[in-house]
Amino acid sequence: MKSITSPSPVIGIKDVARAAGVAPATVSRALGKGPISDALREQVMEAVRATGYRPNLAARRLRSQESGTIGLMVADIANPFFTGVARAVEHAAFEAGLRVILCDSDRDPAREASYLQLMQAERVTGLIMAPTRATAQRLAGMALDVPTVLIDRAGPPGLFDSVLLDNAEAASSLVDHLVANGHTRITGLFGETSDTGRARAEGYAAAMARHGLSPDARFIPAATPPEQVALAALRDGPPGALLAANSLQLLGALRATREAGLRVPGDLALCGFDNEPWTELVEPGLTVIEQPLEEIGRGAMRLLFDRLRDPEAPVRKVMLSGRRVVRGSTAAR
Amino acid sequence: MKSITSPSPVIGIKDVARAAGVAPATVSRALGKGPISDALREQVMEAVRATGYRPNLAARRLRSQESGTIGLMVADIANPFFTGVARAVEHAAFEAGLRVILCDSDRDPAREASYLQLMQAERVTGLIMAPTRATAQRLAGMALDVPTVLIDRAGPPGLFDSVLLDNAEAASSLVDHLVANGHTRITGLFGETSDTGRARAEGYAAAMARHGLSPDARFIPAATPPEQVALAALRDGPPGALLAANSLQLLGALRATREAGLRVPGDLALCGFDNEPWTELVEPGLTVIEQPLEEIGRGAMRLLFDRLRDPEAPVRKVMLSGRRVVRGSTAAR
DNA sequence: GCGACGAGTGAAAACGTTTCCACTCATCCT
DNA sequence: AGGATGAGTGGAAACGTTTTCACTCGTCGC
Repeated sequence: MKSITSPSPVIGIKDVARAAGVAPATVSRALGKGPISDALREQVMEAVRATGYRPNLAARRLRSQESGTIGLMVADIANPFFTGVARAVEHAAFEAGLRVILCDSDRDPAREASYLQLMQAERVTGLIMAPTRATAQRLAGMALDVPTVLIDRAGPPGLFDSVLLDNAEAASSLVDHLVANGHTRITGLFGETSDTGRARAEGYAAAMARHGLSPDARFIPAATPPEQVALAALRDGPPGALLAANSLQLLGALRATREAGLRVPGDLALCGFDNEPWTELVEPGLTVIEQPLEEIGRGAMRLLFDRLRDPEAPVRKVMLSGRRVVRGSTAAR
Repeated sequence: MKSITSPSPVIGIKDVARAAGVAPATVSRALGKGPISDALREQVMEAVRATGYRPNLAARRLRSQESGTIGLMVADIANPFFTGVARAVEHAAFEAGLRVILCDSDRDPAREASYLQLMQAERVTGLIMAPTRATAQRLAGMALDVPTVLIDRAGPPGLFDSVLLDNAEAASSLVDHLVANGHTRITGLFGETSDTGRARAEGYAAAMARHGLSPDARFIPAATPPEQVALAALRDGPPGALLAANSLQLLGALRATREAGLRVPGDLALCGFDNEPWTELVEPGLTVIEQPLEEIGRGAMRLLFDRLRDPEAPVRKVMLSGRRVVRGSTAAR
């Protein structure tokens, strides 16, 4: 009860100008980068402090035609992969003096489309997005007039800058590791609806072929629990090793092994993607590919800035290598 | 190479008006809620479709004086607690047709202050934030003129709407559970810098007193790894049980038990907060308090809307109960 | 049948900035 | 010494909407 409903005297640049005894234009220049004498600048700053002035960003954006905002659209903010990337993007944006609008598409193409409209209306400076497979394909014909960087998936070839894990290489590397440890019957578990899953499946298949082994790739349909598919694979005569294409699937696979009463790595070797804290803490620790989340986020921002600087530069696709973290779940038999 | 650098003919409401053969005001009304005949509305909509018009939100906001945006400030977006809440907030906002600006304060009061300035400049409709302890205290004197809801911490009493877990009750409940399972020597691990940690410590102390047991609360300083404090506690003559105040500390505690060569629950019972997927998968599963993340996020939005509807309504503090999930780590001895 | 009324529409003002333009001086060059 | 130069400043236009205001009708009540 210190102050009843303040009269909320929203103060604008004119009020500051009056307080400082200068023209509004001068205040604007003092706050921005226009030419101004040091004396006046200080005078204005003092007035700003005295009045408690806060610039109206909407007005600023309207006039200057720059939003100073970037859109970040992810498929699921609760997924640690996206969280890590989001964190990096947010930090990079803060350092560059940009705002971030968070869009969680929830893997729903309708939401995705809706958010894309919003980003256009918002006149965002740039957009960083992880499109679903459906949207990624439609992206080519969408005439997005916003500088866009794709993460996690590359989208239509040659149209968008992108930064992503070298999924094929990473999957291959896991297969190589399993083979080196004496495994030959290796089943792969991949998301049917994601490009990332496809890429990892290809890497898996290529590596299997290279080793002269016959692949057994299982694809998990959209709304199916990974655990179910994993369990089915284990019951089809258990393979020697299981490779899961992301952390959710790895988690499902682990549950399945327990349900099936199999011992890791004795009965079954297990490995997958995403080095989440728990993968180290389960018994045995799980061998995984760690994705450089920070680098992906920062890299996306860097690509975006470069694109803004030179809209005509050739499209770049940055592939980062994952780090293979070997733990007990793939110990040699 | 379908279209070389389009001339980027940014089309405005006037262009649509011309295309539809009406006045700009009419277009605005067709898009908004102004009175307009069905015939003209359809005519305008057709023109909008034909021209591919996207409203300029900056202009709209400037004129209408509503940002349609809410700010969400969290201490660390990589923390699953905040991620879960953020997800709920984002979804609620989407349904209400609002944008979300994501601010990750990184537990840095300076960043927090900077972001608060930004929110004011942005003229956000409302703000949902999890302040650090430092900022929470300063909040009283800050003259935030934005409707604000606090989450995770309550802040200065009676000033802000808030929604949070009933931390004391939850901690008590864990103690009760441990006692019921025959434990008497129970050590608590709490974050020194967080209000949440304090509240949980109080609940712990109260419950211990109620059972006539002597408490042993350890506080983890700001930059110290929880594992280190946990290890120290274990070496001071191992207690019968360890209670950790959040998931990071629980993780540290688990690592410490392994390093100390203690078996759970044989040598030491273990429990804590946050029902993350991995707490079920480690051997044995960990007993935890599950926080209703979705409810916290949705609840914060609801409080915010209510506050916007009636700025004079009394301040509300919503306390939600956690759900105790009992697993093997606290099995009776 | 006539005045009041209300719904629907267009013209123009307004929102709070930045930026263009014109202007004033002090300074520099020859 | 005199004109050109350029930095610093103020006035006013401009950004793209929404909203106010005035106006035109068709309709209703009497």
